[in-house]
Amino acid sequence: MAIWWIRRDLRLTDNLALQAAFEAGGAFVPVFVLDPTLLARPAERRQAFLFAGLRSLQADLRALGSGLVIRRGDPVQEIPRLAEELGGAPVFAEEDASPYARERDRAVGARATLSLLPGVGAHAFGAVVKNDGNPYTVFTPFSRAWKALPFPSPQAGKPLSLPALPALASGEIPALPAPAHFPAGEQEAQRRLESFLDGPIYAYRSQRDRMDLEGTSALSPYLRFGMLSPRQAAQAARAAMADARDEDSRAGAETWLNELIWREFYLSILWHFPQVLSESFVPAGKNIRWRAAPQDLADWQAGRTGYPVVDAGIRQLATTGWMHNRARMICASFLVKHLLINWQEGERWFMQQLIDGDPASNNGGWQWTAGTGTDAAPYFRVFNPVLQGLKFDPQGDYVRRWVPELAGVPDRYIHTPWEMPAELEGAARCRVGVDYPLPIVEHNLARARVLSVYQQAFQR
DNA sequence: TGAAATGTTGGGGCG
DNA sequence: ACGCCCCAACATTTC
Repeated sequence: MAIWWIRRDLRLTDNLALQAAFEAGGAFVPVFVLDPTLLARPAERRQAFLFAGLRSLQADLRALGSGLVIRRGDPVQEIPRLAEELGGAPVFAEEDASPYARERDRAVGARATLSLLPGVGAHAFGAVVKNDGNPYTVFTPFSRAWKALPFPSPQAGKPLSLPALPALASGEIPALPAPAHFPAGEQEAQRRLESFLDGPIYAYRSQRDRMDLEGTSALSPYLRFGMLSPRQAAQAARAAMADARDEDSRAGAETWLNELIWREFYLSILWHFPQVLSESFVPAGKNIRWRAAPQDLADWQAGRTGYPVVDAGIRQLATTGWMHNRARMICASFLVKHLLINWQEGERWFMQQLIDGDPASNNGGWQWTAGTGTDAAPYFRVFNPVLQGLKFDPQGDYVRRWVPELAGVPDRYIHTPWEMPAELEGAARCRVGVDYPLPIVEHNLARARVLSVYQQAFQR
């Protein structure tokens, strides 16, 4: 008898921990531990998605003749206790990259026979390193090395049946309303992957930045909880590159593969440099004199900055638990550069709101935007939210969808409502400064301010 | 995976 | 016909 300890690998296909548990003893117990430390974190929507995913996994396990054991408590106590109940059962789980997970797994490993298998990334953490064994800190060479490794091949198919579950105490999966925009589960992930492969992947290079279109895969929540195997995703990207009918389509699939590799780059960064979770990666980043501006932070969090694309992004997040990647960059840049608020405030806020919130990608993205991270944007790169809107939401459809008070504003002013002549406000049914806020900071002033503060930090 | 400022070029209006 | 100037378009550099 073995234990498959489920954490962020909620799938039956291409799951090395499940497979190892199966091969170890024939019979095995799938268990999920509700960890009060993790559940205490304010991230209700992500937890709701997790719970819905567990219910889906439970149904899949039952359909195959097995089941899911739920335990509540500190895994460092609960997993060795369950192993003991089963007469010293070996435990198999997927390795994770966060400092909390690594310390937890070390402690469990000291009290039970724990084997960790790769799977959060297509390649194991630490597998993509330089010849001298040191980690990469720049994306491009990392991606070259990633692609030079033998391509990770997923296991085909899922088990047709599983060994019956022995009688064991099991708790309930907590009830929370399931996220409406992201139905959880492995089947849903497969369905979404298929529909992305059916067309959008080939237009991905040119469409992925368009916030008004559905040009991205929106698979991040499923990758976050392993409802989709990253090996399968990478394999699918490569197959699409081979199937593409022209260079543009091939480049679309390759661009998507690169996004998957970005995800693994940041997993690798977190694995090798766990301190990024508490401080700037580059030393100069610690010199930035951030503003303490609780009202500005509150306006940003409420989607009331007066810049339409910024507010649209924040409200898409508030409504769905997900945000378009381009909007993430714009919103993050606005908080860090225009408002000069510490990126860690934004990082924390995103982790509370995002269904796909993962410390590695989230931290990597924020430090990239702030110019404090690995392979980060140059510090003097300041997004102009108006130009970003004109470029990536040309008709303003994205803004109108998420900021309904601007729905009647004509195209010409949709990204600059403060410039709308007063006589148009009636027809637009929007009084700027009343129904929708004036910009909380003027772009040119904010730009000059952040350039000066960053210059002090980086050139001293 | 920017944007703004500054520099360069060349067509065309005009004296 | 020629040179001067304006300025859009594009390129480069700077933040």
